[in-house]
Amino acid sequence: MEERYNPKVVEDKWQKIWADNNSYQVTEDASRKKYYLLEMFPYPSGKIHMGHVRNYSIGDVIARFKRMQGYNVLHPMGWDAFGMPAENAAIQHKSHPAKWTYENIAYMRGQLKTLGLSYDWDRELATCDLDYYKWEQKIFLEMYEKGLAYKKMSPVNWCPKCETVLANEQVEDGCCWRCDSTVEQKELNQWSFAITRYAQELLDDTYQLPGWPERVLVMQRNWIGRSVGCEIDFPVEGGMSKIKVFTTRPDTLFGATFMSLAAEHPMALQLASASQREAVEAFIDKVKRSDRLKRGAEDQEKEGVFTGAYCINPLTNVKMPIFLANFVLLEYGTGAVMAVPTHDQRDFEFAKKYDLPLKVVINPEGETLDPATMTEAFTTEGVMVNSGRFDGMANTDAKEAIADFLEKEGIGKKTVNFRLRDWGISRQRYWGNPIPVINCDICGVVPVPAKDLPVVLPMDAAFTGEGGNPLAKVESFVNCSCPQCGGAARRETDTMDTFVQSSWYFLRYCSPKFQGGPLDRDKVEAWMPVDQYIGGIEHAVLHLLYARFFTKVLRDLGYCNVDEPFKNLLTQGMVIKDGAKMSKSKGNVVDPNALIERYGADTARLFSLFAAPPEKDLDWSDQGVDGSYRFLSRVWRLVFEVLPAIKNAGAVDTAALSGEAKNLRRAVHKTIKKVSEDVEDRFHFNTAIAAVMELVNAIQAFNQKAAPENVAVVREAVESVVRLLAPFVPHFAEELWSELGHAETLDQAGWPGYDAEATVDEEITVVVQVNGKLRSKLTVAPDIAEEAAKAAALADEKVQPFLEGKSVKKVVYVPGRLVNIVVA
RNA sequence: GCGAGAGUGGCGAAAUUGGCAGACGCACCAGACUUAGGAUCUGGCACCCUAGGGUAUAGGGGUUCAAGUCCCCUCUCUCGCACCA
Repeated sequence: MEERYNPKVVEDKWQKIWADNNSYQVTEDASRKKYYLLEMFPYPSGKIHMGHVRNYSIGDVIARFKRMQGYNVLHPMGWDAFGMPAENAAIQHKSHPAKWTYENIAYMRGQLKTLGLSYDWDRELATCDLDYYKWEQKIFLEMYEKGLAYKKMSPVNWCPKCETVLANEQVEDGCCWRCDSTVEQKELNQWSFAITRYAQELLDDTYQLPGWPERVLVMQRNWIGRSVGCEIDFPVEGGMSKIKVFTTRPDTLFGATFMSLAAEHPMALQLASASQREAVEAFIDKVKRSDRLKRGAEDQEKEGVFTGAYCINPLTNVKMPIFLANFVLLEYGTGAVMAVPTHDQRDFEFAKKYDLPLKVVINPEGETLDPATMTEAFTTEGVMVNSGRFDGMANTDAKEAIADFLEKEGIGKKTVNFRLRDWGISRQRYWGNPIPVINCDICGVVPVPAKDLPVVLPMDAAFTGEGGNPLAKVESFVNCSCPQCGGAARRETDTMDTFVQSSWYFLRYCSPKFQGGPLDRDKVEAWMPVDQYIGGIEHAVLHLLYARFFTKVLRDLGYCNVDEPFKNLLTQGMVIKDGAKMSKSKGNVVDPNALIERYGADTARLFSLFAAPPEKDLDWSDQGVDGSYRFLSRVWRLVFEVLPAIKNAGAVDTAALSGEAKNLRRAVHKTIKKVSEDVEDRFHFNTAIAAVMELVNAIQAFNQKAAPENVAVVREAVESVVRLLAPFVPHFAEELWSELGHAETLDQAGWPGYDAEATVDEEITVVVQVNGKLRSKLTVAPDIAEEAAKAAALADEKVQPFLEGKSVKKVVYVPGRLVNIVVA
């Protein structure tokens, strides 16, 4: 190897060695502690972007660090390969989604390999492989048997551009998460997973995940949206029917003066009186037509219509007019709300607009509210009034008391309501996992029998772009016979949401080639849970909630014994350039290929790790990349410069060390300690790299006054630099390590330990403050006695002027740090 | 509106337990060398001021011998939820 740093040569060499030796292939090994490190697998969109480079660089540092520490590290990679873009590309290029996808995978795999990432490529999988999705069909059918997968007619989110259904989690601000089109509402017969059955456990377990960022947990808790309250029945006047409401405020029941129903409420039309019928129909029509986006906005004017019907307040027996209101949501609670205008702001505004009665049932402590003069609802805590036997109670106590009373009287019952809805997984698209059922006119929905699995996605679909699901037009796929009655039947043409595949891929990585089922239980037990998961914050509710749900389902189906899939989660920040997220439209994209071509993968990795801590956004700077490259070149030169002198250096003779050499050795061991802690405890790679840079500076400074008898110290210093850099810039470090005369690789050499004794300072700096202001610094022995330190501080000549004419009130001593003299 | 997080030099950032604010790097300035380079090395680099100081971590107040760090108020930004009964 030459003395000039040539990343291309170095990187090609080591990538070949790693590939030839299968260096990162792992098998279960009971003798070592396991570490399962996973980055969210990419969608094969065509080529990798800087976000990938950052994500996978972060992961690779941890993988290599843990490996050097002696862990048996599982570090797999694969492809989230089903999805819309492949289908769109097929239409555009008159090709096939499979071709596009597998070509992209091949190209992107090559790109990842040029980054020198330490994956066990033997475990690679793509979710569009038959060998993957066939097992998912088996899981689906088992979920179907348990009622966890079901089909029903329901209102769904429909993306007109993607021509498919979206789950609630996939609608952002009323728009499609992928293409940003405005989402419409449609009534469709579609498949769902009963994630709501796991709502409570999914919520509870967020409190068992200390290794997750709090904000992700909070987002999941909000999404699950548990609220405790009551269901209460209100009899409709002059009829047998009842309206059921959900409320978290049973304490306000005596103040309920009218009723609000969602426009889509099933009773809406039948309640309408003859005279109101026209108005009610017009209102329902208007609400249905108003788009979801606007309807959700809080500043939307509250509107409603009187149905002409009344119900009875079960506690006061007062007649309550029944309204339809645009702010009541059918999906939440029972789609009906008891309106308490005095204690709910929405009801207050509604009552004012339609001139409905107000009745105060809670007063603020020591005050009396007058409905005639109220300008807003009173929603905080207070004392019960106008509520019969509950008068005088704190309203917080009355919640419980009234709820108990309602239960006793059979009027209502305590319930828990969740905001979480079941996960709609039907997608009216071709490039996905076919839902393995058959629709028979006689037998209804019939699951595909185990012997007929898998349902293979047919390759002869046509991608015309003319709308509709291409799969539904493949006659040979659609037409089949009913497994139950044998009659002619039609195969289901909906495919599964691609988030289904990403909900269990981390489990499949434990036994990616297993043919006995989706998962090899022993292997899963050996590797799971994922010790460290790394990915973008954008999946805080989507993928990360689905994956938790799926893990629990697979546990309950007997496939594994894991409750939570990801022990620790790191959400890395975005890559920003010129103040905006990198995107084609902004023209601020940095192409990883060009970067690697010019500087090498190690520089690209180093910069993306050095510029910011992983969880923060990273501000890309071309000049910063130059700086990282310069640093590596400097280390390279340093090694070759000292190589002839240190080649035959022996071990450091610690007893004989003194002066600068001893200081250098102290710096070496302090750096090892700091880098180990920064990487291990905090993932603060930026400060770890900064510490190595400082050490390099120290070695260079030392070298300028190099004394030949200190070659052993220099060798130790240089070798430590190389070893500490190994997780960050692996090709670079391996090359220098071998140049330094080592036959074993850095992985085999392991992570350096430090000599605690060598880190002990001979002298320390004690800061002297007067009234908290820095006035002097003392250089003293580390074990200086308190009195000696104080005396030295008081006697210091820089301190003296500040003491003149004043009296010393107090002297504070913080051992080894400072003396603060308080004067007045 | 509610919830979470953030605000530190020209820039990216450090400061781990309340104890020297600005490590490390970028940019910039000066110098050295020169086969003139997007090279390397040396030094400087928060602000104000002549030394000695003084002032600075969004703004204001507080606790403390001591506050970027803890408490209260205000402002700004980012993210999430958003009429959830």
